Amino acid sequence: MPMSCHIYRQVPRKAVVEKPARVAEREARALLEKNRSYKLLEDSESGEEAVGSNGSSLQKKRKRRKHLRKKHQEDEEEEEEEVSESGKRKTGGSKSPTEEKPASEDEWERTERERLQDLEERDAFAERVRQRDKDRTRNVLERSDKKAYEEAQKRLKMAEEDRKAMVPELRKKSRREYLAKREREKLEDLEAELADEEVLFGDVELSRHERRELKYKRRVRDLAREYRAAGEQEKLEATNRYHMPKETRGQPARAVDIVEEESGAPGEEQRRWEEAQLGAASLKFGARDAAAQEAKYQLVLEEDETIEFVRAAQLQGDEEPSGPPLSAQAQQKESIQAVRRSLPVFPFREELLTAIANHQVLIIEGETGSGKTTQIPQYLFEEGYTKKGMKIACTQPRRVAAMSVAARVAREMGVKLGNEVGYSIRFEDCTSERTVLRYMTDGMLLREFLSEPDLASYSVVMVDEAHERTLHTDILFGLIKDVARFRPELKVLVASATLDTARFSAFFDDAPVFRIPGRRFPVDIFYTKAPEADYLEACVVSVLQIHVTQPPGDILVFLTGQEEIEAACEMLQDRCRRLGSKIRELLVLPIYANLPSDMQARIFQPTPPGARKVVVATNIAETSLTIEGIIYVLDPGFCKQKSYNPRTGMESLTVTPCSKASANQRAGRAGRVAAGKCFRLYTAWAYQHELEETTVPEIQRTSLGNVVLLLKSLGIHDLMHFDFLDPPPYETLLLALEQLYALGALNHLGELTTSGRKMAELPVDPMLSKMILASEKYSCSEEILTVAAMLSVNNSIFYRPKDKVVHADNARVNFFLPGGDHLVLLNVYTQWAESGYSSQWCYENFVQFRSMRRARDVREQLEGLLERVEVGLTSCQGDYVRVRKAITSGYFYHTARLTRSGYRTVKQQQTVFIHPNSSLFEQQPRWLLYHELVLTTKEFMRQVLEIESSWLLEVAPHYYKAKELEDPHAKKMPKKVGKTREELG
DNA sequence: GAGCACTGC
Repeated sequence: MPMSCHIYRQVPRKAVVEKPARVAEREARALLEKNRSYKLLEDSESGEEAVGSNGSSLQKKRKRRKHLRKKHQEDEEEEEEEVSESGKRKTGGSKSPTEEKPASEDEWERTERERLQDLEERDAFAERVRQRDKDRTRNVLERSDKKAYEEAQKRLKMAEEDRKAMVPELRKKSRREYLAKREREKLEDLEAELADEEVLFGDVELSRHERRELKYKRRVRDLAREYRAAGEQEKLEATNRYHMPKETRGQPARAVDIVEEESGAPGEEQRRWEEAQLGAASLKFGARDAAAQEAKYQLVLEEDETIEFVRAAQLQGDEEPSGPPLSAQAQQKESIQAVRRSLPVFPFREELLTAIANHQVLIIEGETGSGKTTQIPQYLFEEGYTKKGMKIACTQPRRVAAMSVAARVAREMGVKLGNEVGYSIRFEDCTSERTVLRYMTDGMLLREFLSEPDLASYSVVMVDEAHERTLHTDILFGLIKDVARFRPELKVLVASATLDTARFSAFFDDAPVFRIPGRRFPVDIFYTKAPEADYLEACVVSVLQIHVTQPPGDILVFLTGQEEIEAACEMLQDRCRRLGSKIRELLVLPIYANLPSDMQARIFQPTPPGARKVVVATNIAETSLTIEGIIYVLDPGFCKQKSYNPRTGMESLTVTPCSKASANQRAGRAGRVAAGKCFRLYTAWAYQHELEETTVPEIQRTSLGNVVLLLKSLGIHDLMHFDFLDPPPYETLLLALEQLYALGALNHLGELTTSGRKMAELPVDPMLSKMILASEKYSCSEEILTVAAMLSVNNSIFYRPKDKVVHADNARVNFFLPGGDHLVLLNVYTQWAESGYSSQWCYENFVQFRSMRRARDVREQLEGLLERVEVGLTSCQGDYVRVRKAITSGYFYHTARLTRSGYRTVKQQQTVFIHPNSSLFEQQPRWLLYHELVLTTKEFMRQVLEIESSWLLEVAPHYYKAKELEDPHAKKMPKKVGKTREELG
């Protein structure tokens, strides 16, 4: 069953046309549905034995239907056991078929009527939302004068800021040139350095022979360079075309091979040899020189062991190492058009446009720096793809990227940002009715499907950075592929780095691949000779090795997390202190997402002359930010990765070896300003045999609650057969469906309910949005919004610097309120708001200002959406029981009770623990609810709230039965521990 | 008594 029918059915025009016949059609459909479900019941009953434990998903689904259907007829007391169980136990559960009572026909009629009424209401709600959106657009049009003024002001401000930004930019450019020059002279530098060492350490052993050797090597390299310049030209010509996948089918690596083969025409062997020689020349502590060099290291490094690296490969660069970057030259001409023409994509303009005209879907393969993101949408604009009010969308995985790229394109086109060119990200919509080039985050385009399921106002959709495989891009693929089928005039561009283009092509029905060369300097890759046991120690030693032996250029080290980074920085600083003036100055700078902004900014300050900067970073430096001047990359080969266990609903963050793709991305960071080097702290063998080819896509290691809700609200019912590029685990989808059913977002037929449609409007997890909707009933939406906003900034509220641990912990305890962590969060936010959202207040209370500001943004957005989902703003005026009950309405799925052997989750009977940072850590209430379950050293519940078991029956009677909530051990419990604290509220 | 990579709506 093609998915397109589902989406197409959601297109507004059609819904309006259908309206008169609606009721009749509904009734007919209801009857059909009813008949069908009865038949299904019989089917699955008789087919029971045939469906083994590994029955097809279709069969499972039918069983599920039957199951849900059956449940409806049974006593309510029996229900929840079934819901909480996944496919496996269903067989057991239905083995004893309670008689299918036709006696309950009335009951069935009633629920059926309710269901239909709910669907009606849901559609009416969706229509109202649509109408409101339309009104809002009209308002914008009316207010266009005011808006234009505001935009002009905004633009003026930006222009000024641009000018300000220009100076450091120019400084950067000149520094780039300087570094390129330095690179050219690296052997001279080496000589100078050797001379330095001679003076410093008085070692006379630096022989003439050694210098003669260097001079010889330099000559060899000059020859090699000339040769490469010629070879480069040839390569450019060779890649100057796009190819159809048919030519390469079954040979996925072919694209790369072509470049290799064709660039290596005559003299290839000699070139390789010369390159090897060149490698040896720049190899300061490789295996070959090891013996000669060792003595000197020991003088500096004190350590007996230094790490041996072997140069094993080179990441091909497209940029001639000796030439300064073209863009720098062009910049001097101060001509934007010249810059545009200088980009690698420019020569391909016509060919590219022809290819786009001829094919609906085109995969564009190009490295960063090829100009594809900024230029292609402009080409399309120039070619007339935005006529008749049509728009071009270009998606980015990150907000900053969408913003900065849009700003640059606006500048290149000489228009105000927000007019013809705009961007659209969460909390910030810088577009107007005139906007035709729209840069946006991928999640934003996904949200647009809710209001415009066929993307009717877009003529082109370009999904950029597709290789990153974010959750949102992956979902977009499925939806766009579907939309493209019934909108043949829609053009789809998928832009990716060299990785995986064959797979994208295959997914989009063998779409052609268009290759654009990038602009990057070559990077030499070095591996260790033997595996390193302690990679942190190895990192520190290697950094010092590089510092002492290598020409200028900053170092970037990739570690897994804050703790490691802090440790490494400490060790480095310690060693530097001990070495004192024996080595040149080494600036050690940490960077990770949770580092306060002012500390983060330090890594962008230029390195003082004579010193060297070493940036110790998490994965944040792999894609999210680029640091100028990095020549050396040190890669231990690990990263922290989230994984999700759908059985327990538990996520964990574990240190795992990174993928080859990730390793290459890291290496590429060394080749952005000049030829660089990447030192990998593992062996070449490990790279070849132990690393995965690519990182597991996010969609396969995360919970999918809101994705399922979104797809359901787009009318996609059959999720098991949705066209995923890489399908998520079956269990993950099943758990998401079950949770949505329990939350009342889906009815027993798996259809979206009114409540579910509302939940889909809120950009938060289903349980959180359920909690927000429930706040209406308990008249505490003000408080609940705050709690929701605070929960959605990830545990980064409290700042805990190492040197002030005691103060920080005290400050945190001061916020504690009886009842639990949710109320503590509410308390923090309220006090902050009372301080006038002060940053000083944050500083004094060891609260992270950035997180609070984010919480405020989220809260404001949710407040706006509350009106959209027709929930009024009300406050409980300090009656926290109502707040806690509203939270329970969303999180009744996440409950735990205290037993004699500690906490157990109510449904899965899994042993869990209160996180030590929780305000309830020492209180151990009998019943509690948790926001999330994480596996670190133990299974911890993070953000817990004390509840009363009776509330569970109140908020989720369909999910809990009274018997289940009785406490058999109640009387045996010690008196103080686990006492329900009624006086709290 | 633990210790949370990175995004995004």
